[in-house]
Amino acid sequence: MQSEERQKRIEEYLQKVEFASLEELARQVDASISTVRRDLTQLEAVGNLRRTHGGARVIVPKSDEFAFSSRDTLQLAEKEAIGQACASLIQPSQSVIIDAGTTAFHVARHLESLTLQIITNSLPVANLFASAQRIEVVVTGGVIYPRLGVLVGPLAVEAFSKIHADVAIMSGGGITLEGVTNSHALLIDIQQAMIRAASKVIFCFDSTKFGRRSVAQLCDLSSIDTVVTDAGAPSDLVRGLRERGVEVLVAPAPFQPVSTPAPVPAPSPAPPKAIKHIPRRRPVPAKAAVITESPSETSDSRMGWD
Amino acid sequence: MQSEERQKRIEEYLQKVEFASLEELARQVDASISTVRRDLTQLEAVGNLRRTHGGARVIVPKSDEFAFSSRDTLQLAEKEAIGQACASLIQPSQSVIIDAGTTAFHVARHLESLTLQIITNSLPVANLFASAQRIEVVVTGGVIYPRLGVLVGPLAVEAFSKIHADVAIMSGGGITLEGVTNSHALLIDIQQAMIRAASKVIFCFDSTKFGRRSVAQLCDLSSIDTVVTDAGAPSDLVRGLRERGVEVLVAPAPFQPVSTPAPVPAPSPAPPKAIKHIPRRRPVPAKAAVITESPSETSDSRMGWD
DNA sequence: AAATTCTTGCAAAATCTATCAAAATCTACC
DNA sequence: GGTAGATTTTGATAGATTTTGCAAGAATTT
Repeated sequence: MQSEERQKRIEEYLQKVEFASLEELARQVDASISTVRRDLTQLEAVGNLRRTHGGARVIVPKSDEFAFSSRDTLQLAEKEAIGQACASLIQPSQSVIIDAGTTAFHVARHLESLTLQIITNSLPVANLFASAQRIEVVVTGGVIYPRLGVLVGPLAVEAFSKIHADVAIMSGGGITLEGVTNSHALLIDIQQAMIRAASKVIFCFDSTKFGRRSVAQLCDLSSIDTVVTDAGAPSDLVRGLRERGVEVLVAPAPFQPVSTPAPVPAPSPAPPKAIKHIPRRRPVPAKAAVITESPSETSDSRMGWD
Repeated sequence: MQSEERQKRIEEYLQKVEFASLEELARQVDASISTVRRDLTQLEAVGNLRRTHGGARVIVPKSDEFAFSSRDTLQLAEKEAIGQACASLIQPSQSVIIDAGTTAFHVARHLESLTLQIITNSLPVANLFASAQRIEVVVTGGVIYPRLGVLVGPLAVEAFSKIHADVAIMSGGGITLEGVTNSHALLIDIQQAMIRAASKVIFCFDSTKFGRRSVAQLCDLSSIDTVVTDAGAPSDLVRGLRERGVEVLVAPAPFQPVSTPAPVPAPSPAPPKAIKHIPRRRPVPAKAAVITESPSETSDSRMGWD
């Protein structure tokens, strides 16, 4: 059987069963486990499925909830740390605007125990608080942007232009010393309305957003009061932000030292506590075979804030 | 089984039962307690559920379990039948307002396969369509009424006053020949706005609502084009409605005749389908009586439309 | 105080990555 | 048309890594 045919059959089979083990797939296409492994690596690079331990799964099971509230979230540990740190900035009884986007969602998860008024255009955030008695949730109107559950459009902008809040918890696609950028004009309008509506503006960025520039300018640094990020943020940019009057809160590193692109020479083999094996970040499987596509667009080219 | 598949099955199982013990989950996915523990920790970090002592529970009961969920399984079969019947009245490409409330929700579930524009103030309905590519969903703004996920307040009323739709699918607390009643002033305002916004008004009532009168008047019969109900509806009332120009569609009885002791010989021919629909221009519904009641906040005084 | 339940550490099992040699396929040249 | 050599694909294997189940001690609920 040709490799093309094999891969196609793998995809089709997965489409039917949603999950499959390597052994199952190998039997299905009558090839060895190794071969199936390689096929899966290629197919994943193209973006049609996702490998898991011991097998693979389709990327968009039609039954799944909002894309980001499930396991696809990138930088999960970092975002959790950011969420916790950012939540500590919020006082009880404040009114809080919460942006859509994964990072802001993780902040919201840490606010459940407080007594607050929440204003949001994110359906997942709204769901999160829907049954919390102590929190009043105002949902802006709007049209649902599929799969992300963001409410967009004039109704949303209008809603924010009519209210006022103590704090806005925002996220974005990238931050540089020139300001914040995000990827979609629809979002920009709404986010600018959020910023105008809030007395204090807090932006949450995981460290990969630093130095990145997305398509559309959202605001410049003067609009921002505080930035919350994780320990991986480049220190020169952090310093630059502080020099320009932006308060920067760096969340402590999560438990496992994941993805520390910084040098970390560690010449002395200092035994890290009593830990047996030191998990290291494995490199992105950039080694894919003959594929000539632009690499960066794998798996995550949706609206770009995660 | 792969860990991803296992986690997904845990989530699905939890969605069904709302709570589950570790042992129960371990049996369900055929893994050890330890493994389930680890899975739960991960799933909680992602945000889809919450651990408890000895087990886990869902955070956001998906779709129909918004609180009216686990409620009366009795009427469920009837509501399903009503949902199906009512959905058959909807044409592709129409714009449809969907009321909050269990009955309307069940109608919504039967609309997923159509290509429509949906306007709703119900969070459960919004969630239902959130990832449906073929359906555009407009969510009105508003404050979340806890446990039911209805968006209430001026934002919601305003949103409906600015739009127009082909059909409104409504539910209410009770229907008599004097009109429709519902239990809460906040709802009344919004529902009246819905009725004004729609060209055709369809009310869905399970048969227990017939002859019942709730606290507040919502509208009179002249505002209604069609009523959809189940086979248990009292025939005199059904006849009365028809005499007053309301089209009545009776959904066939569900498979197993629950709680319908009467064999219902049905000697009266009255083929409901054959009735000619006479849409009339209706006056703007008179302002409803202002309810000054303080609806006892007991756990059971939920908004009353089921 | 008793009984669960949770956390932590650890070793066994399963799986992944990287590598290599054999098989299959392609290319160039006669 | 056919064949030797180069290239790609395949299957297998070894070592690294992750996952899993278990058990002891800590923390909790009753």
